[in-house]
Amino acid sequence: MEIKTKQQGIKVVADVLDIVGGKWRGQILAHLCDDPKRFNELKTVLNRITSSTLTKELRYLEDIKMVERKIIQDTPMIVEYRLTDHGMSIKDLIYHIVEWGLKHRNTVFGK
Amino acid sequence: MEIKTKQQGIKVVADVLDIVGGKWRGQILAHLCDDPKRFNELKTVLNRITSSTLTKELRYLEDIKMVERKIIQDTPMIVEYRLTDHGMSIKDLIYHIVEWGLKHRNTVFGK
DNA sequence: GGTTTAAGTATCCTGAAAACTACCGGTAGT
DNA sequence: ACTACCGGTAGTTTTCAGGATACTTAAACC
Repeated sequence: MEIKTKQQGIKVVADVLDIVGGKWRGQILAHLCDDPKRFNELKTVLNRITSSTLTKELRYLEDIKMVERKIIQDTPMIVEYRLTDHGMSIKDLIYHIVEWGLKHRNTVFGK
Repeated sequence: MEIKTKQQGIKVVADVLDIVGGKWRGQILAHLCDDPKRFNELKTVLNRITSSTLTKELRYLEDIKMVERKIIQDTPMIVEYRLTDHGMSIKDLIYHIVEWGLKHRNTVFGK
């Protein structure tokens, strides 16, 4: 699938920002870049997120095949979230985002 | 300024998504990548945005030095919005976003 | 038998973003 | 004289993502 018109490109931008945007999804993906994490690990590291919000965001990321939920053990229940193979591809994008973010910070606030 | 800890990196991601996220800012920047545009050109091409919202988003992008407002002529008033030199640097990021977006679309919806 | 841990659900509520509506001053066209 | 275009501003209303709070199931420790 190739990009033929400019409007299509802009649509793609809007779609990606929908995936990675919002208050939490970018952060969740960034945290999962390094290694799988359990529900409460994510909850701790994402300061002030509530269980219900975290659940909702993780379900969304599962639906779009970015994240896998894996039950490691029940009783006590242990669940692990990890990036799918496809999800891994977001690492590069996150790298580019950070790179630009640092450049921007220098430009706007000076060195 | 370098990035030392993971938390710092995640902060940068959140900051960038704050700039480029939301319903309109990414689209506005993407449209300005090619060439400067007038207020009503942007309004037409951004389907269903209102004047007040467009004004607000453009002011924000001006404040963070991404976009320049230039009065070309008054009576009839002609105003042009263009990326600043620094704003141009977002082009690469948008390119990477589109690239990943296309890959993602293929993965999730199949070819 | 009371508390703790893990991974959530269910329900209601709030605040900010965006939409809607109306308006402005000046100009050009019919 | 009337209408439309241009680039907005002002005030109000709607929407909905995310927050707050309480509850659940099942085992395990004290």
